Amino acid sequence: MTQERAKTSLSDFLPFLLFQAAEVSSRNFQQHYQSRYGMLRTEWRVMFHLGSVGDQTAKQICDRASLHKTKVSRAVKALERKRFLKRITIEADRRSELLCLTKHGKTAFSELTIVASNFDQQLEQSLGANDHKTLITTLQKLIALPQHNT
Amino acid sequence: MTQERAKTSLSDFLPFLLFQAAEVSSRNFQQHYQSRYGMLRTEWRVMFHLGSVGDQTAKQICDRASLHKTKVSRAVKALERKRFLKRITIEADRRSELLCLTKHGKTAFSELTIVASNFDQQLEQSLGANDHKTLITTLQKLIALPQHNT
DNA sequence: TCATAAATGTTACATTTGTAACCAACAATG
DNA sequence: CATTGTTGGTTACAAATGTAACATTTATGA
Repeated sequence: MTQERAKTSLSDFLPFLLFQAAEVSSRNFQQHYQSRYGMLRTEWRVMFHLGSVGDQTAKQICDRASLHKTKVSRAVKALERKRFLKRITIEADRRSELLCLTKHGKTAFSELTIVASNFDQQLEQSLGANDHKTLITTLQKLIALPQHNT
Repeated sequence: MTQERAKTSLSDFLPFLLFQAAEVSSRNFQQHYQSRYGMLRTEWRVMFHLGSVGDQTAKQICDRASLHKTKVSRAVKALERKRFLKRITIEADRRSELLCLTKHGKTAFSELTIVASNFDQQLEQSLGANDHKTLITTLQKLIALPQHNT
């Protein structure tokens, strides 16, 4: 009876664990970008992306961050309104624009980056350097996986 | 200049990785409970919980699944409407009710459990049994962590 | 080159979610 | 016991999100 092998506990079902871990680990963070800069999660995500990867088009952000284009579109609009970023026309292809952090945006980014870094170090300490490292590489592996066609 | 040590790439920033991994790993799954049973993600989560842990009150589900009570409340209502679960009055304390999967609900649960199990096995294969196992235990550790007060 | 298709974003509308107010049942305190 | 507070759950309203239709620009190809 291999049926017994079937998952009857969700405590070790990966999608659930990942969801919970993501929740827990981002909840603390939220208050920083929210209370201090009035940003939403998606806005912070877009900003972090621009700040760390560099200027990009919306499309590129969508692809790299696994975010839907409407989400990005709205986040960009909000960030623009708050003067965190500006758009630059790309003459070669006028469908998309290059999104760049303003000085103000860069300031916010670097401040939040420091918080993020501290946070990460705390986590590293709690988990132990080894597990921390393994966790990261395993997650990267998981994300890069060709779509699991269940 | 230790500033260089600061995260300038988000590729290894845990909250982002977790979010993406959670997204990727649950997206496939979605189509199963959605197309076949018309369930939303939260509904599926509640059902899975009841199915694997056993009958529970809404409160218990909230706590164990890290879900907000309004989310659970609405999911329960929806599942009830679709005849996946029923409520049983608890005489000892009439504030809460015990939530139980109906026969119909149990059928759905066990079918979805099989899919989940296959999915998990695929993942285990892709990641390797070792990494898979480590990932799970590390995530559990992370979730159980006292709130990281950044 | 003209028509058609595809890519990039935006917007409108419906659905889902979060926050706060609320109700009912119970607990604790005077 | 009243009275006050707490807990479990629901609901109303506002905010965020997803889906689908749309506009605009670029690519394709007869």
